[in-house]
Amino acid sequence: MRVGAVVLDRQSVVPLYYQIQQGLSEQIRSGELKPGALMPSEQEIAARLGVSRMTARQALKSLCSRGLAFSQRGRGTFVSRMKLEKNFRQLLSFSEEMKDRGSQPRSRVLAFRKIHPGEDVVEALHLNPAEEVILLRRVRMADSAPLCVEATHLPARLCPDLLENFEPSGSLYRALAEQYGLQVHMADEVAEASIATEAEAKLLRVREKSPVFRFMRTAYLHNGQPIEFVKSIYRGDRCRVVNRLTRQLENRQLSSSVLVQGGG
Amino acid sequence: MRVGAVVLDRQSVVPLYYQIQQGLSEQIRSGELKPGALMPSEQEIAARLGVSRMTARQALKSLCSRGLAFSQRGRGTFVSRMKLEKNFRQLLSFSEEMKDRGSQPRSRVLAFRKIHPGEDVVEALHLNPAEEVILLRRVRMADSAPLCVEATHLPARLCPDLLENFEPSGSLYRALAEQYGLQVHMADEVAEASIATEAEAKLLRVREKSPVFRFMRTAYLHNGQPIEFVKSIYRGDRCRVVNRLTRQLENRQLSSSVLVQGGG
DNA sequence: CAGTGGTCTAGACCACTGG
DNA sequence: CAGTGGTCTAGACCACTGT
Repeated sequence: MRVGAVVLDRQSVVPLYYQIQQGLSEQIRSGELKPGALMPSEQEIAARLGVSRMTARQALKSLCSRGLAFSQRGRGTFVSRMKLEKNFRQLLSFSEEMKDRGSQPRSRVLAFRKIHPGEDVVEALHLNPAEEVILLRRVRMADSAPLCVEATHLPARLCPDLLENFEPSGSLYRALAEQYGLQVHMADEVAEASIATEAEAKLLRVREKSPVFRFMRTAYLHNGQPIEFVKSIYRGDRCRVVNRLTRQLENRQLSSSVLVQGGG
Repeated sequence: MRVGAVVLDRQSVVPLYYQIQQGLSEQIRSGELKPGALMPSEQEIAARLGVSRMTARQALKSLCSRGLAFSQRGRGTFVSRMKLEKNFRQLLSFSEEMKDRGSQPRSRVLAFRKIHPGEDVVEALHLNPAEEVILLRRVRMADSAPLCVEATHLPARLCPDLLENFEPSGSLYRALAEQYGLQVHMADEVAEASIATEAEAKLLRVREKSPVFRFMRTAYLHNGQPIEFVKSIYRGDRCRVVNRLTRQLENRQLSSSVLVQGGG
């Protein structure tokens, strides 16, 4: 627990707590801080790095919220024993996800045009009745073999002239961010287990009735505005869905243990 | 934004920030604070409730981390426009999940005994070579129709005498907590899209080759110790997997925008 | 310009853990 | 008992937003 190894740059625009957190997470990644090990305490970090305890605390808390560590009152903060990997999913665009996997993403565009959306799209994107959307339908490939068929719907109002400005084989999320300042923040996703129709099987180059995932994903901006609705069909033999679930007792058992005592 | 409506009990063991957070989230739930509305600022909460700004801030931050609100520097904190529902998944036991859905959970026990585990179980639970596990295999039913077949593996070392102490149609998570003090904290889950084998189809009362989900789930205690490994097969026609994905730019684009400037 | 959230300080008291 | 994390205070400076 060589806190001293962390070097702070007080002139930097990077917050101190973030520099500390980066330093500690680097020591975890390098194995200098091993799983289960006691991390430096808040007071130790504060003293050795010359920051206030609240700043040290903020660094440790952000490590905890990222799953790299866990705290126990009266004992200390420990490095998590969890297999870390990049297992648990983030909201990534297809291109980003393929890069993370070390695969080469490619696309074949089936459609890219303005349409009048169906009811499911209107509801998911909170559209006005007559509002139009931009439809982008692509076969997505990883390492030259089809992985999924994806139909993306965007409110035309939020990205005017996208049809002219966007090269549909590229990264949509990057285009949205760079050309329209639209930052995707989170998404709700529904997955179903199903089997491929004849048409889908052809596009995915699998036998009819092969197992597939069907996804419906609604992505939101930071303020909750829906920005994208995607329906996609993934080959069951080429992908698995990995999730990390947490048990937030906040409003479940907590209400019957701690909270009841105070009448909160 | 009637902050005054929140009443604090300073004698309570419930932290002030938690009381404030509860009050605000109640106002959101009741519609008093509408989606998109500006929430009371940190300073306003601090002034009106007579707490420090850091405490007010902690309340607002926890609302943000729960997805009920979002903050914008220089503008304020706003109520999220996200459809809240209970959509996004927590780590729940089968019994808990059925209750949340308003269904009646039932189980048919197929096996409940000590076994020598296979390699996948040994690896998932970080077992020593000759260590034994308790296997609990059940058909899980919701409203009298089969929903899944579930095989749970627990390290026998961590819950001795479970075979005698546990009524295998009940809630395992509750038994682990109450009888052994083992609190499940999080889990990693892998889902595959597949089709039912003949034997599975029989147990699930579906046709052979019907679409199913195959799950493998490893649950962990707070300290990262694996406590449970579950393989389950869910009927594709009776369940969907709902997830909420977030985009944590922390180590992605942030490094090319903010962080680079300071040489962090 | 005034108001906002983001960061930071230097203290404080508490409940809890371990020896 | 000393050390830990959990909570809380009363200030501070900053960058950013709107007008």
